Amino acid sequence: MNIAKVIVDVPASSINQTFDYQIPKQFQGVLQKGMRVIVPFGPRKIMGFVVEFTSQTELTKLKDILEVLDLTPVLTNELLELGRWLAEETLSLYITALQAMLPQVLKAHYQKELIRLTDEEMTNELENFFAGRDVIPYEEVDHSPVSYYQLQKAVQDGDIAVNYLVKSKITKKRVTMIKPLRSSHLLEETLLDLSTNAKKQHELITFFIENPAPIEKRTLIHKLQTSNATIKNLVDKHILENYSEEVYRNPFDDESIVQTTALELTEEQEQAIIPIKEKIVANEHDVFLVHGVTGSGKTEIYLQAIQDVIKKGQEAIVLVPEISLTPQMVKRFKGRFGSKVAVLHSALSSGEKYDEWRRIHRKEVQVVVGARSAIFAPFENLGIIIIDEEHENSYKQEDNPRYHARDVAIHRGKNHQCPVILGSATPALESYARAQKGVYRLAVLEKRTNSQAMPEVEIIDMRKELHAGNRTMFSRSLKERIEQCIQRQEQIVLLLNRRGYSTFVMCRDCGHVKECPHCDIALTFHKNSNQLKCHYCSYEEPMPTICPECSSDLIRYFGTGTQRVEEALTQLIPEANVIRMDVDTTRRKGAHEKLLNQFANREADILLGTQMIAKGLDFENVTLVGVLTADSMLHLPDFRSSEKTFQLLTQVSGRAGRHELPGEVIVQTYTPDHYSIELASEYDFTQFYKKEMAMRKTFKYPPYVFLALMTISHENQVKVIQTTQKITKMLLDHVSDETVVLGPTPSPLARIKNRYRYQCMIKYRNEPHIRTLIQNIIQNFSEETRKDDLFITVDMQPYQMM
DNA sequence: AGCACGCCGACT
DNA sequence: GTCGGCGTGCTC
Repeated sequence: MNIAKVIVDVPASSINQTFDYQIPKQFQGVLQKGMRVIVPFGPRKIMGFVVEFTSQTELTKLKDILEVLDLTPVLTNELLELGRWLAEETLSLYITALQAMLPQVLKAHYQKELIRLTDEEMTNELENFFAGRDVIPYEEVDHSPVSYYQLQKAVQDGDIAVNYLVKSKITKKRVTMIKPLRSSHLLEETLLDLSTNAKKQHELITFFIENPAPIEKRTLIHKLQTSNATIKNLVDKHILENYSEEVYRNPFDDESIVQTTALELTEEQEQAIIPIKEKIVANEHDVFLVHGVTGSGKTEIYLQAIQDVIKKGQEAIVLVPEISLTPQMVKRFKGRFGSKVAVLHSALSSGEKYDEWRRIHRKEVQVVVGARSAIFAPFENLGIIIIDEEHENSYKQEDNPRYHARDVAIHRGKNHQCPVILGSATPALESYARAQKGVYRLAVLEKRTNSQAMPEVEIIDMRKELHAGNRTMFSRSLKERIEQCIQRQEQIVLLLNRRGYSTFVMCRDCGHVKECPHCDIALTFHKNSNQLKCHYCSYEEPMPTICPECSSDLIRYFGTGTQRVEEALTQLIPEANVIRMDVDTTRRKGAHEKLLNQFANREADILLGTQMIAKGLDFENVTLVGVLTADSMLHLPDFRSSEKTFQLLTQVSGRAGRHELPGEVIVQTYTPDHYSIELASEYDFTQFYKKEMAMRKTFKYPPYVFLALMTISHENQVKVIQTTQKITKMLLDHVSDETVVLGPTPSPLARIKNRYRYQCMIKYRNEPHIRTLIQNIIQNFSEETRKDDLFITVDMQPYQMM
């Protein structure tokens, strides 16, 4: 077994296979599956993953593995298998799947350098270029007058060599530590020798007599109110020692977390957790859908199930949507399980993510709380997987590998023979349908733990407001309630559902709308920079003062950005103190938390924001929730738009009256009789489920069919349409009669970055060879994809139709 | 992907 | 002879 099969870091379909390498003597026995290696590949050196060993090969000559990058495998056998499954399932490359399971810092970076080999005089250009140096970074060629031809010749003649480097950007954080170099009683003697003037040094030594353990320099300075100079003085006298130690970055302030213990469960919770616990004990896989209204105590069920798993010596993964992975949420898990918890989410720096990942990898934690990619946590003894708010779209990755964390969770649950829990107040239709069919076990929590009723929801017809002469975006009723609330010193959450709306610029005279010259989309106005920007290609131009079409000066921006709502709000209710939360105000690190803390401390009356405020927040003083534009995503080209509207309204309503104070909700809409809005206001999930399922059945959408979406893009519109047409036909020729193939249809975003985009949608029920078929079709166009800049992407379970 | 190699045409 | 610009084929 001295040959390693390696998946190399080259994301191309022609390289989507293992390559055999000889294992040199020094690595035999230490090299394991799942380790990263550096291998020669053609003229270069690249990173790869060892996925298998063998003693036989068809090739006559093998190259050697050059280096082994890891001491222990970064991927377990289970994850290697999972990667293969994931690649097949999502029609992506094995290497892409493997990379997706690891923190970004483990990705290799490639550099080249030129090395002078000859002592003899080279051409003038080359001598000037090297300027006496023996090694130069390759990029310098670009800024030098040396021609590629000259370089090529010098390399051929053996005067210069190209060296290929593989770099990793792993950085380990180090801190300076201070420790005494003498034992306590020797320190006491030292104290006697010290000049009486050296008060600070005296204090410092006294401190170490009492606390001889090493301490971080920063903490020491802070604690004793001393200085760097004082410490340095004692270090120079060899009384103290200065050394650096590797530490994990800890993005969370653990000290402020209060430990909690298991709460008494309600009868409902008890009923829900019993079958889960049974599966944990029996080491059996099963999927549970916990359908519990907001405030019904789902999290406590998770916590107690995890408790059992840890007791058994097993591990737990908890997935939480990106948006609700707030410090509040983290505290609940750290409060119960303390240092056994690692947290993974996108707001962490790549170094922090790596540190949290290493804590999992080294088995220093038993619980991971994280966003989508935490599903790949390298645990080897999983006892439970929990997906909270399982209906959330953020569990679907929107680039390759386009996986849904729910599917990965269930696959891993089978691998580890452990239960998977899906929890939500508004389950995805797919999940609920499976529970109805008996594929999943359903548990229902109908009561809130505080026995408070869900807040009353009032629907306001904004058309009537308009007819009554109210042109603001606040209905009279909402304005009144806000004012009452402020008077009672209670707080308000206002949700601006901005999806589908944006601040576009239109000429009031001729109706001309400023669009991006490279994409078929209106430009968005950014007030602080007075620029128009394209969200898809980052094109930017200054806001025009006159209309470019008709030269009218009545060109204005429209739409409802949070900024504008804030302005209008302070105009309408001047006494209101508003905190605005959107991408702009939360960009800086920690800004999110800071704003929420301010609101929790009642420094403002109103929290105004986009989607990000709808989920998981829990403020006891909030009694009014206002939804400014409930129907803004109802008209998007997406068969899930009703479902999303229902979910959002239900979620946001749960933000009011979570504690003693009763809450109320006001929903403003132009389509008050739409079933998703009506039924959300009555909290009638079952009725919504029935209605929506009927719709899905008539229009052939999931969960009645599976979807696959192929998107084809190219600079030439005719070519795209023709290619999409061909693909559609090829599909139709090979699928069963039941299967529907729609296309070519222009993508909802028909042009991005000067490329036209057309799509083809496949709706199928039973098509066992669909993946092979699509793969073959893509293979068929591989020439054109390579040479003619044609792009074909596939999404096997699209959530975004764009 | 990214690299070498080879062929072509342009320029000097 | 010196250059850049493609198209093609290969990577254990």
